Formats: sequence, structure tokens, C-alpha cells
Amino acid sequence: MTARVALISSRHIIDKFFDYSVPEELEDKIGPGIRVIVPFGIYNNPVEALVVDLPENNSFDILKPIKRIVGDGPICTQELLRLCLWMREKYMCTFYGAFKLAVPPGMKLIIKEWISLGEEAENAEQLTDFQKKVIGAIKQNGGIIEYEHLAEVIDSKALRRALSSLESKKIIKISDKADDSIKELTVRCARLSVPIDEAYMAADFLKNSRAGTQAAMLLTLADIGKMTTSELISLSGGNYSSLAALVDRGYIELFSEKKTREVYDPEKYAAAREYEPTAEQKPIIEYADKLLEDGRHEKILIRGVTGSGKTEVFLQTIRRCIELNKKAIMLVPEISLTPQTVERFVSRFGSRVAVIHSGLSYGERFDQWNKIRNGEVDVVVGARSAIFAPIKNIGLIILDEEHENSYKSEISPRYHAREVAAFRAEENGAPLILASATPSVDSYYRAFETKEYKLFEMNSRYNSNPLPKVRIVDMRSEIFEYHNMSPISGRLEHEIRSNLENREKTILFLNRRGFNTFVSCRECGHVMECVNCSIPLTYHKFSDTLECHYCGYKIRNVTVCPECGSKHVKFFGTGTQRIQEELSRLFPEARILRMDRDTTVRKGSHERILDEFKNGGADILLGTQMVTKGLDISEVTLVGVLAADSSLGVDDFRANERTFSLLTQVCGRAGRGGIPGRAVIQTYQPKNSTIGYAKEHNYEGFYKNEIIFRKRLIYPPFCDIINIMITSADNEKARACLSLIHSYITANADEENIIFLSGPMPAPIGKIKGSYRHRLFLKVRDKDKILKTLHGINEIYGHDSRATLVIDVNPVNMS
DNA sequence: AGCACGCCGACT
DNA sequence: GTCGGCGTGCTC
Repeated sequence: MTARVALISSRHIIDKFFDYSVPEELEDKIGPGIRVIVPFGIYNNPVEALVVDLPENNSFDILKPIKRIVGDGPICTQELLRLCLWMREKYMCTFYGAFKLAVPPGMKLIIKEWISLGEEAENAEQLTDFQKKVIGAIKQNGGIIEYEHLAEVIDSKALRRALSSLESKKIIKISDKADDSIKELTVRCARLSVPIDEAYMAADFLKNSRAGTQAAMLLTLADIGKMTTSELISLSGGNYSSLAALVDRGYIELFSEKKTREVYDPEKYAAAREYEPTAEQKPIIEYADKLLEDGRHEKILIRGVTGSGKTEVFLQTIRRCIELNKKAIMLVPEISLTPQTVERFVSRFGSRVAVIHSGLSYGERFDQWNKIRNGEVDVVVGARSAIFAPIKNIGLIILDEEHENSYKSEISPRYHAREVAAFRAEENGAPLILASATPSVDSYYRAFETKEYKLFEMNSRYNSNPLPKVRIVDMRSEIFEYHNMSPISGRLEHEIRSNLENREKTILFLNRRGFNTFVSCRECGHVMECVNCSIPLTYHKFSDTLECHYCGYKIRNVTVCPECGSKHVKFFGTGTQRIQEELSRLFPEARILRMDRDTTVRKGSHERILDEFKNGGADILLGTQMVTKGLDISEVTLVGVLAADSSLGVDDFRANERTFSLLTQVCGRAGRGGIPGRAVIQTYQPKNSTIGYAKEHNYEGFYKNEIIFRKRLIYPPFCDIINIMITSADNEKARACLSLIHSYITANADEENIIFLSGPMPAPIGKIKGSYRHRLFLKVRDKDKILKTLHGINEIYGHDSRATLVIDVNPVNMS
């Protein structure tokens, strides 16, 4: 019997499969997804591996046998294995890179090798001095030593060879032991070891013999039965020595119990009932229901305006899915995965909900993953990586806010959760529901035009609240006609003031992208840039420093231009801090909260700020993108967009899409509680059509305009874009390498498929952390038809330690 | 990723 | 003649 394995150790990233023979005693336990230890390389070092297949005939003459199996049962389903192989093909990543996403981070074996003296140790003859030295070191340690320890004593590259030789002569023995680096958490618990009435009697006796603390602890335990030692001590006011005394006297006993590191407390959330679906919700639920019953894969796109009740559709569809004994994955963007979101699922489905997000510790992730793997979970709610949840029978996958860029991974494997979701849904015969108030142009095209997706629209808001009335303010005339240099226009100031008078709340949104405060010289135009990364440094008022947000480079603020010596060095742009100062000046009586990356670094601070805004009587919430998501606060009646242009001017074909979505979302925050909402959008381009459509809440108008532009200039969905980047400390090498890749493409790729191929050029951010970045830009008709060429490039140029190759299929940003 | 092998230039 | 630099190729 032969097993084909992939090495899954970070020390052996070899993207190949190796065949091993299966010892007879392991034959009935082995199978795909089983973790094993295999002897690898000329010294047969023990290495962690994963069985991917049991091939009929092996590709190699003589096979080494598998050493042993790790754990009980597979750590990975066949379906997830197929997914990893598919990703390897599709995203040019290694199998290991894909596999790592399917298991909790940090889940790896710590393999220790123990070297001891063997049966021939005394008959050793003809040993080299080095071998004698090694044996001496083992003897000095008492006849047995752990490999890492030995390697510290004998610091030589020849150690492995010497050990291997000594082992073959039976002078030494090498055994290994593997342990998971993350373990199940256990807690120490106490319980009575005598009958309960005996315990009460014992307590009386202890009290009379001046052991009052022990008596109290024993009574507490007798009342409750079983609890953790720390609970017992805090509840009874006891201590560890009294606990030990009770154990000694034989009244109680201690034991360990497995404990799941919970990430939410189901007790905290009251159970919630379903709503009667509205006329718009009902047909969607019924349609999805039919698919669920048939176990049929189909893709659904729901375009539902903010507040139209998409979540209720999700919840009821998931409920049906569970009733059919299947499980569901619910994806939301990381930024939307707030306690309120978790609450909506936990209050419906109780503790059979797993939550996965980036804030979890390794241990928490491990436990959530185990809970899912053991089938103790019906619904997985999580951000991007939750699409890899080890669920056995997926009945339904939902992607909320499907247009969000955060579904695309910006590190290898550069997968898109929407594509992975489609793969898994198809494999499992499960419907895939995509939903958004502002679907990506790509998805809407597939629903509206090609009918690949079934389209549903939800246009009415809860309680029939009208969408907010949006006003556009021309910031040029603010400056030139009204001589108002403030980042807050007269109109917005007036609206905020009236909100303050009516005791209504205001949200102000500042799109930070390209809107940091950078420092430049008014005389010569020189911009202060990072020396490692070619991007402008950001001014930090608090420390009076200039800092790079990519590498952390930091210098004192300058007063004299380093280029021309002029003293007219000033900072441009407007950060949230600067706006906050301006607001305090305009409205000294207002209570202002700021929410951006600086104020939300600490765990839980995001929730604290929102809670304070909702319940603490603050008037204005000022923030970056975070304020556009998931806030459902009825007292908010005014939304101000301080600079709508900042996301428009970006050099990216998706700039319009992004701007429209951002404006729509933030404006949707206004007026959810009966009082009609207002929104003010400040811009330097009041005639811009995207801003115009956002003002009218006209998605279809925006889409129809945008799709014409995409078609004319050939952009997705009318093509696939491939970004090939080389980064290297050697500028010339990076460029030269790309020239070779360029010729390789022209020589190998199907000419018909290529729409456009650029020459090598510097990336928009030409240098990061001292590495030069150059790229090729490629437009193709069908990405699958160029995969072979891309794999070829990866094969030839992907293994250079001094030049890193990145191939990104349909990137979401080009920097 | 390691590690060995092998081919060249600098030395006891 | 040998030591060691790195470039290349293999690991079942």
C-alpha cells in the first residue's frame, strides 16, 4: 500500500508530493487527510506530512515506510484537500500555503528527537574524533539527550551526518516524539470524593477543629457539586493550602477537564424570535428554500438597500438549512464582525454558532476549529478565512457585502473568498448567496446581464423609512466664493448646528485613502518621502514627527526644505485629528468622538466608542471607513462626507465603484428611526457622475454608466487582469527579471487570449522597506487559458531568494 | 527550505 | 595539494 503525502512543515516548503509505503499495521487507519510522520532526506529526519492520496501504483522504485500516524482521524476533509489542490492550480500557490488556511494558525507539530546510547555503544571501534566527541556529549548528559540540546553543545554542520553514521552502527538510538504546539485547554476542577451527607458532617467537624476555611470550602463544593479550583477559592473565600488539606484528608479530589476557549458568551444574548417575512423577503427565502431542499447549487445575488432586512433573509434561510441537517457558512467583512453582528446569530442559533475573526488568539481559533470539526456547530460566522471552516456537510454559503475588497487576500495565496465560496458551494451542492447594497459591477453583470446568478432586489427599507435626502456641496466655491478655508463647508456647519439644537446625532466620514497629512515645500514642491518606501511621510501632530505607514520609519518634523532650503514647508491634507480640532472650534459645546485606526488599536475599543456614541450622549462621531459599517443608531439623522473625491482620484479602474459604494453606505446611516435623514457630500467635483448617482441612490443608473466604461476600455467583467510583480533589493535585477518574463509570455502564451501586455514598469509604490518593486500589467480574455504560462513563470522565476515573484490574478489594488 | 555535490580561486 | 565560496539539483 502506498500513501502520497505533502510535507506540511515550515522547514520543508517543497511543493511536491512524495510516496511512502504504508506499514501493514497502519493500513486500516490511513487515508487522505491523516497526519503522519515520515522519514525524509538522506538522514531520514522525521517530518510532519499529510496524506493526500492512496495511489494504486507509486511513482518511485523504493519507498521508505511511513513512521507513524499522528492523532486520531483526519485533520482535513477530502473536500478541503480538493480545495487546496484547486487553489494551487488557480492561484499559483504551494499546496502547503493553501493547506495552512484550512487548519488553525500555529497548529503544527513540535517534533523532538531523543538520542541515547545503543546496544553496540561499548564495542565502538574506528570512530572519528568528531564521533567520539558526540558520544562524549551524550554520556555527559546521562546517556540520553534531546537533539536541539545536543546541537547547542556540538555546534557543527556535520552533526547530522555523524548521528546518522552512529545510528547505522547501532552505537546510538534515535527516537522521536511529536506534540501539537497548540493544546486543548484543561482546567483544574474539584469534586467531592465522599457522599454528600458525609461532606456536611466533615464540614461540621472541621469547623469545630478551628479549620473554618476548609469547612467553608467543603460546604461550597457540596452545594454546587463540581467546579474549577479557582471558582471554588473565590466563591468560598478559601485558599490553595486549605484546598490541599481537604485533598489530603480525602474529602475532595482534583481532576482536569477539557475546556473550550469560548469567544462569546451565549448566556449574554437573549433568544430572539423570527419576524414574519416582508413581501420582498418572502420570495427570496422561498427560492433559497427550494434549492436547499433539492441540494442544488445555484448562485443568488441580493441587491438590498441598507435597512431592507437582508439579515433576516439570511437568518431564516440558515434556519431552514439547519432543519435539513446541513450546516452554513456566513461570511461578513472583518470590519463588520462586531458583537452586534455576532449577537444576531447567537440569539437565533444559540451556542451552535462558531465565530472566527482575526482578533482571536491561537488557542481560541484552535478551539473554534475543533468545535466545527467535531460537528458541534451548525453555523460558522466569520471573516474571509472562515470560508475554510472544516464543516463536513455544507448546505449553504452566504457572503454579505460581497463587493468588499477585504474578501480578496493580499498575501499568498491571493485568493478571493467569493471564488473559494463558489468552489465549496458547487462541491457540496449548496446554494451560494451573495448580498450587498452596492454589488460589485462584476457580480451585478453576472446577475443582470449573463443570468449566471439569480437576481433579487430589495428596495424598501424597514418601517418604510425614506432614504436620506442628499445634498452636494461644491468645495471650490466654498474657497473661491465664500473664502471658507475650513474643511467643513457652510452648509455642513449649518446642518450640524441644527442637529445639535435638536439633540440629534451626526456621523462625519473622512475617507482616509490618499488623505493623510503629508508635508511638502510650497516653494519647490518637494514632498517629504520615506527613504525606504517611496511614499509620502505622514505628519503626526502629537509627537511632531513624520512617519511612514508602511515600514515605521520616523523622523523629526522638518522646518526647512531639504531640497531648496526654503522655510515654506507646510503640511497638506486633512486627518481626523485636524477635523476634530476644527469641530471643537466651531462647536465648543458638542461632544465629539473620533474613530479611526489610531483610536481603535486596543481590543474592544471599537465597541466602546460605538457604545458611547449610542448610549453615552455624544453628538458627533467622526471617523474613517469604520463608521460606514453596520452602525444602526436611530438617533443619527445627519451624515457628512467631508471629501468624496479622495477615493475618486485614485489610479484604479475600480475607483468609481468604490466611491459609489462608500457614499451609499455612509449615507444609509442617516435616518433609520422615523425622523428622515439628511446627508451632505462635500466634493471638488460636484459634476462627477458617480457622486450624482450616489446622491440619487441610483445603483442601476450607476451600474449602467459604469458597465459602458468597462466595456469600452475592456476592464473586468470583460477581461481578467493579471499583475506580475518582482520585488528585490536590487533595482536592476527586478527590472531585468521582468523583461525576461515579458519575453516568456510573448513566446508561450496564446496570442488570441492576450488583450494587453505592458512592459516592465515601476509599481505605484516603487519601493517598500528597501525593496524595489516593478511589475507587468496583463489583460487577458480568459484567466484560465493563461494559467499554464503563469505556472511556467512561477517555475522559472519563483525560486530566487533575492527577487520575489508575485502573480496576482484579478488584484483589487495595484499598489 | 536544507543539504550535498561539484566546480573554481586562494592559501598552509 | 586542500579549504571554502556559491551555483545547481534533489528530497519518495
